[in-house]
Formats: sequence, structure tokens, C-alpha cells
Amino acid sequence: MSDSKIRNMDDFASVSGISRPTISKYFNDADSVRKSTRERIEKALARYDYQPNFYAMNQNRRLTKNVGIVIPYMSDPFFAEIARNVENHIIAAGFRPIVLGSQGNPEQEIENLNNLRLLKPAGVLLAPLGRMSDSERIAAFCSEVPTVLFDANIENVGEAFIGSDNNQSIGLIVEYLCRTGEPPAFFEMRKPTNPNALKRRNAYVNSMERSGHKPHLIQVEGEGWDFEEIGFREGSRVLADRTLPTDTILCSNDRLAIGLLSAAYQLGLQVGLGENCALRIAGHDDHPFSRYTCPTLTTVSQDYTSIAKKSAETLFSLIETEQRAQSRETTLFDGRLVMRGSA
Amino acid sequence: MSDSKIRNMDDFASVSGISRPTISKYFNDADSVRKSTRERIEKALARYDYQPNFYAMNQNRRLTKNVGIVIPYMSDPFFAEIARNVENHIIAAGFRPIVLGSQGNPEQEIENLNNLRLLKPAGVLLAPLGRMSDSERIAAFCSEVPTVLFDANIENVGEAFIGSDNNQSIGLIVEYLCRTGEPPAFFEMRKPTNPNALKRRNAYVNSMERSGHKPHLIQVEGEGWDFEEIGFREGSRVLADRTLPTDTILCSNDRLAIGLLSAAYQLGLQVGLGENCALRIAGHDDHPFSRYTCPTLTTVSQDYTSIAKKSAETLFSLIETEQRAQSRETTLFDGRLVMRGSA
DNA sequence: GATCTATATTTACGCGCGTAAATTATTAAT
DNA sequence: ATTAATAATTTACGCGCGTAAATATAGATC
Repeated sequence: MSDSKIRNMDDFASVSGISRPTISKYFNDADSVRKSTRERIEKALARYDYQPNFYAMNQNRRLTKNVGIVIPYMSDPFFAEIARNVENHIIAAGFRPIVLGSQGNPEQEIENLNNLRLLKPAGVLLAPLGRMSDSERIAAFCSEVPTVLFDANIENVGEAFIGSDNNQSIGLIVEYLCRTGEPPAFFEMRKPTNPNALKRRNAYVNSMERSGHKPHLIQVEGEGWDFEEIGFREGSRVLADRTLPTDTILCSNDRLAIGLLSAAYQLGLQVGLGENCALRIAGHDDHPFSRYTCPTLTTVSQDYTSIAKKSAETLFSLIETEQRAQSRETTLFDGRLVMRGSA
Repeated sequence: MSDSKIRNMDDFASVSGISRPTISKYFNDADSVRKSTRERIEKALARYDYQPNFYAMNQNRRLTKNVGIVIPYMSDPFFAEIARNVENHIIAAGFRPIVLGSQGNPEQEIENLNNLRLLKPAGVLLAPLGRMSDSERIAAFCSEVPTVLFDANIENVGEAFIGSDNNQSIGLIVEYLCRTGEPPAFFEMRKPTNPNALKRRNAYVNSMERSGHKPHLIQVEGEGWDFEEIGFREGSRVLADRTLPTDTILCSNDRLAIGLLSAAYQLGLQVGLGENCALRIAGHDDHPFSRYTCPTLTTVSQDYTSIAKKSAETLFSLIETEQRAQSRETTLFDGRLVMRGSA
């Protein structure tokens, strides 16, 4: 059956009876060869399970079908989810996605971009770390490779930015919380790692003032990306103090809220809407886990689907026209209120 | 300052005044060149930020310093955690880790291995998907590249297996649950994706029978890796039925338990140890999230640290001796009881 | 200063593939 | 059958680097 092992394109060219350049052409675009030739190649392909060396291919191609996806944290289900979404669009468009996570480390982020560049990607979708990012080097990368930013913005870097309208989404949930109970305090990290956090803080303050309430910021200490831990530890402290001017807490993101929910539970504080509840807690993002918390977490869902779709489409149009964007466009999608048990 | 951009090793050889083969030698092992030469190279390296093309390097080296890590699911915090652990050992040993996730997809798993092979890794640490894995092709890969399996075993594949002793760990928690209350029922998927799940089922049955109790298996439907969803959906059904012969449920893993906890909460069933509690729930794995559930989850912690360390060390010794293991060894580490609020 | 040894350089080739130009074969249309 | 268009083949070179053999040079030793 399968004769001597096929080691490279030359070997495969021999056994299939087609010249190597033609084989190469086929792998670049199966429709660029005559139909009869294509069939002969595919018949050989079925017999000998050859596939070209991905890395050797990239080494020489001017432009590949590779599209890089770089996210801040691989194991954060939020990013994992949005990356998976983007990935599907990329595959559907006939490109090859390469997902890399930066593990919250700005040097890793740069290294990821450097590694991607070696693969000569047609384009890159980047969700930057934020405040910690080495924005200068990211900008340098973007000037070489068409890059679309999503989730977190860096001013004037990349061809476009697609994200959520924090003003709208925070406004939405603040309005909801005010309407259905006491106006919320805002629970966040004093030095947030993510630019969205700052936008959300401002959006909260504006939204509260607009409706005539006094904003109350609960700014807790904590570094890094271990948000549940920070939410739990600092939340325990804040709740034990009992100095809160309100029974309603809006968290800057769901992961903080998950920690805070756990803290409230351990302090015996019933969280939710009922008469016998001591506390309302809301989050932001609709983290995949937020439907399994106790109680389930009321939050604002970011429009994953639209963000992923628009990001991919923006990149594709850049790739097709083979030129840079005339002007850097920002697209923000509205959040959607997800009412669950916690507020 | 930095003159014309350095594009390759030739360029860098010119500006540093050293021949390219010597530069190549330096990057392979910085100590293999004369000290004065090394200093000249490093001085140049500081001025021009050149770094060799990772993929072109791998294309030609007989053997690289790359070590692949393949895990079933990138966004599962359990695997993310153990992979991070293994990664640190690999870096400490002077190797370069390359982490790939299979997203629960056996084809992706094979593709990951194929991609790794192109990088000519010195060795691979593989946590296979389990039942779904294409074990034949995995075995073929293992015969080409020294591979150590961890977490989930495939009989006679790879040079060694390092995992948890499910017999011990399940025995431990069954004993604890029996001692402190009613003997547990066992909550699991009817067709588990992971071989550990089968071992745990048997361990549960044996352990119950050994202590004179009648085992009770709650085998629920559900495919794939969305364990929280399955735990919640099927858990809701089971709990609503109220046909359970016991108030204690041991889940096959923490993610199922997290879903089940959520179901119990929504049904108004108080979970925990107190007088007023209707239910005890325990898990297995010490999932990073299990300390933030409500109540916090009593579980068995797998010895991440030891598994990661032993896996890495086993691989390193294979790499050093440059030969295959004489006999395939299996190492199982004991679990540790983590008593929290839920049982 | 002569001799030896460790290291660096030169030269040349290979990895697996892309790509371009010139040539030849095939197909479709006249 | 002839012609024109299209597609495949041949040939040759390049990508960024590893590596081996022969040769040249540096530092150490006496």
C-alpha cells in the first residue's frame, strides 16, 4: 500500500507523477490547477498521507493565509470564548487561525507578535493586555502587519478598534439598578490592568451623576489577573466593614463579582432581589461562568458575536484591498442586560 | 544608532564582525564559543536587536531545545494550571515550552502533534483527550518523538505515564464522606470522555463495597466538555426528582460539581455540613474555581506540583540518555483531601 | 620566538519549500 | 488540421538557517 514514506514535496511529486512546482501551486490554491491535475493530486493525496511542512511554506511565501489571534489570557474563559468565535470566522473565510495567549505578561505579548511575524501572517487580530502593554513595540508591529485591535484599545495603534460601548453598557445596568433598588456603588481595582476598566469607572460616575445620585467608588488593592481572588479578599474586607452607603454593588467585571459573591456567601449575606436579601451584586461581561454562580449573576453581556464578526470582517477587507485603512475607525457595540438572580 | 535593519544572521554577522557559523554556534550554546567572542557577540546583540528566526532554526537542527505540551482543553483552568506548572519546569531546565490545546477535538489533537513534529521537539508531554483520542496515530507519533503521557493514560503508549491514583483519592473522599455522614452517591456522565472518570467510577464502587455500603451511580447523559452545563441541567433533574437514597453526592470531577451546586442553589437546597443543610456535595480535582463556589467545594486535590515535576523530569532523563525507556513506568500520586464548606 | 592546541573562518552544501522565466504539452476554438 | 490560449514542466535560484570539512588564527606553553 503506502510505499516508502513520503518525506517532502519532492517525494510526493514523484509518486503522484506531477512536478513539484505544480504541487506547490495546488497547495497554495487548489483551484489554480487544471481540474484533471487536481484530481490526480488528490488521488495521490488519499494514498500517501503527505502534507506540506507548514513552517517551510511560511518561510518563503510573500503572503500566507495565516491570521494571528493574540489574547491577554488563554485560560480566561472570557477570552477563550471570544477567541473561539473569531477563530470560526477566520476558518470560514479560508484562513488559518493561530491563537496565542500572553498570560498577562507584556513581554510574552511582544514575543507572541514576534513569533507571528515569522509566520508572515496576512493579518493579526489583537486584544492587547492594556496598561501594561509595550505600546511602542506593538505600534511598530502594526506598521509591518495589518492589525485590528479588539476588546481593549490603544490609541492610534492598529488599523481599527472593535469593542464594547462601556458608556452604554454601564449606563444600562446603572439605570436598571437605580430603577429597581438602591443606586449601586462601583467595585473595582484601584489600578486596573485593562483600559476598559477606566472607561467603565468614568461611565459609572457619569451615569450616576446624570441621574442625580452620588457615585461611590470602592477601589481595592491588588495586582495582576487573579480577579476572583482579589474580589474575594477585598470584598470580604469591604463587606465585613459594613460601611457601605448602599446595598447594591456593581463590579467592574464578572470575575471580581464572582469573588465578591463568594465573600458575601461566606459572611452569610443573602445576595439577590428578595425581601430577605441583604445585598445586590452585578457584574459586567457575561463571563461563561456567571450563569453558574450562586445566585446566578446579573450582568451586562458584551456582544461577543458582533465584536468577533466585525473584527474579522474588518481585517479581511484590509487583506483584500492590500492596503492600509485610510482612517482608523472605532466600532463599539452595545451591551445587553442579562437579568439573573443576583440583582 | 541602529543602522540599517538587521534582517538575518548574515546581516548580524557583518555588523558584529563575526562569521555566521560562529554566530550560529553561539545561539545554539552560548558557552561553546570563546569568552571574548561571546562578549563581542553580546555587545552587538545589545546594539542591534537581532534574534534568529525560530522556525528556520528548527528546520535544520537535528534536535532542538523545544518541548511540546499538549493538553485537551486550553480554556479549562484545571489544564491551564497544570500546563503552566509543567512549563516552568521546562524553562528552568533550559528548554523552550510550546503549549497547544486540542479543544476537545481528536483531530486537533493529531494536528497539534503533527505541527509539533515539524518543530523537531526534543520531547513532548501529552495529556491525551482520552476515549476519543486517535490512539493509533498518537502511538505512531510516540514512536518518533520521546513522549511522556500525563493526566490521562493510554495503555502502552508513550515512554511513561504520570497521573493521580484515583483509587487512593476516591477512597479517601468516600471514606471521609461515610465517616461524617451518609454514604455518597456517585454523580457522573454515562459515557465519560476521560479514562480517569472510569477509574473513579470503579474506585467508588470498590470503596463503597469495601466499607459495606451499597454503591449508587447517578449516570447522566451529555456529550462533550461542557461539564458545568451538564452538571447543572442533569443535576437539576436529579435533585428535583427527590428519589436519591442519600443526601450526599460525590461528583466525578469539580466542574460537574460546580454545575450541581448551582442547581441545588436554584432549587433552594442548602448545601453543606450544618444542621439545616439538605445536601452534601463533593468534587474531585481541586479546580481553581472550587474555592469560590457557594459554598466552597470540598474536593480532592490532585498533586499538580508532583505530577508536573515528575512528568518533566521523566522526559528530561529520556532526552539526556537519548534513548527510549527500557520499560514503560507508571507513576501515580496521591490526592489530598481538601475540606471546605460543601461536604 | 617556536610549537601546540583550541577556536574561528571559509567554503560549501542541505533543509523543505516558494517563485520566476523559459520551454513544452495540452486543451479549446477556429 | 491549424492556431491560440491555457496550463504543466524544467530549470534555477532564494528564504534563514544548520552543519561539516578544510583552513587560518588566536592564545597558551615551553
